[in-house]
Amino acid sequence: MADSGSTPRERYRQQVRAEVKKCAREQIATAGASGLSLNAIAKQMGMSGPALYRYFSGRDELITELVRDAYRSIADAFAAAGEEAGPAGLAQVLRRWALEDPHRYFLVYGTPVPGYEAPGDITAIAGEMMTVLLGACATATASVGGGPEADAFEAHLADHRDWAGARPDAPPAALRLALALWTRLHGVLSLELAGHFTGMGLDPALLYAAEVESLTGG
Amino acid sequence: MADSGSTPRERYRQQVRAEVKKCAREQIATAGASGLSLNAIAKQMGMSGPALYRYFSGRDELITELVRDAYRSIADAFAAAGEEAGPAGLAQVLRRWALEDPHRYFLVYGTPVPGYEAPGDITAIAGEMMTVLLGACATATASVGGGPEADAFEAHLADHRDWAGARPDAPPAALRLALALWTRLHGVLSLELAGHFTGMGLDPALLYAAEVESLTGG
DNA sequence: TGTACATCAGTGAACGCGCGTTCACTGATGTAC
DNA sequence: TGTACATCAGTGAACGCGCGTTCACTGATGTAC
Repeated sequence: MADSGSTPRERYRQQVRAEVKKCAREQIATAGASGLSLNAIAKQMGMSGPALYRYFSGRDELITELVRDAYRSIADAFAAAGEEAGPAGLAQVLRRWALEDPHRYFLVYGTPVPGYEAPGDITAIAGEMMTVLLGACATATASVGGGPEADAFEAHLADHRDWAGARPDAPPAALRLALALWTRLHGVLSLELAGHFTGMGLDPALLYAAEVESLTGG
Repeated sequence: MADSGSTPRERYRQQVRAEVKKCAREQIATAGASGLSLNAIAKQMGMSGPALYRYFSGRDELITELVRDAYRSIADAFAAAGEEAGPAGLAQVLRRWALEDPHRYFLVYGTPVPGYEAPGDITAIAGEMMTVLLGACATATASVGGGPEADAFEAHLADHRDWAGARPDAPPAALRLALALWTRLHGVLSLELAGHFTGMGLDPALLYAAEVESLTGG
């Protein structure tokens, strides 16, 4: 837990920063990320608007920080579960993380802001997550299915495995499995969280489980 | 093409409405849907702000109309292709539609606006699309794969097929196939359009094709 | 322990801006006789 | 064909609002001797 900078002032500073972010998350849950307002946050905290500039250089830095936290939390959840959790285990970690705070999910995987480019350290965090997933898939043997074309696709993956990060040795089947998990799970999750299953009467948990099943071979 | 209301005035009215929407789409492409401003649209059209209130009751109606148009365009694309196109054909229709205008895609499938509930006629359009997809799947025989659990899931689907709309007779396997297509394709598409494959060096078209392949059995 | 100084949190006023929306009005277009 | 009237597109001024951000300043907290 070692607070970086343990002077009382620094500790207080981190505490206020955390509270600002907490209010920001609440505000996003109410009005969406575009409705995030520094002044509104300040008012909710009982402070005056300009006070927040002691803690964030501006609105953009706050939003970037929220996005970074979101990536960080899912990457940490994956790391905590570990590769031993296996593909199916990580799939459940992902879903629990997404349902825990849907707005946080959309900070990461939602509609992109035109012109916004995530800082390098954020994409690096995304890479950490991928590495854990790949590790879990490397020890799994389930085939993803598909005909000879799928094999051709596996060859394409093998040719472009830069994204494999710390796992350049992963076999083509593992690359394919990790990628399929990632895209399929997000397919179900994003539709579920956006409410597109509402009124269909379907149980999203079952749909999700069926997707995991079909990839990890029960 | 029969313009509803063929008087010159009415024709002009529809023409201006269309131009307003065109400007709105451009603005969304530049600043995102949340940055849509009536005044900015008016300025771009060389008009004064309040003039737009002759054509739209306000900002909300304009946005709702854009969302409706987006749903309409994909439903029409599906209808034009027809059930004969088959699951693989409709998958290509979906991808072409999505790439044609990514912002339009996100109007339909992107981050939901907290508290916004789509009017009934819009969800009805979504239903039209599903009906065509189900029709295409009903005549396809490819199995989706998965073990006994998947069968249990098909039973669940059969028990909750209200969403099948005009196709309540579709066999469980068709329900499963349509749903899997819908979720998996959106998984790949949304990640692609949001730029999450950028820097991975992967060809999204191949990824998409591989998913279609695995579902329609080449 | 006490004093002098530096640091920093937070305030209140102010700036400039663009927003959605209303209102009373002008001027052009269409309609009825 | 011409005149009287109704319809409607578009304007400009105005309202109230909240935004992000800057600035000079007060007052409390911490530090150095």
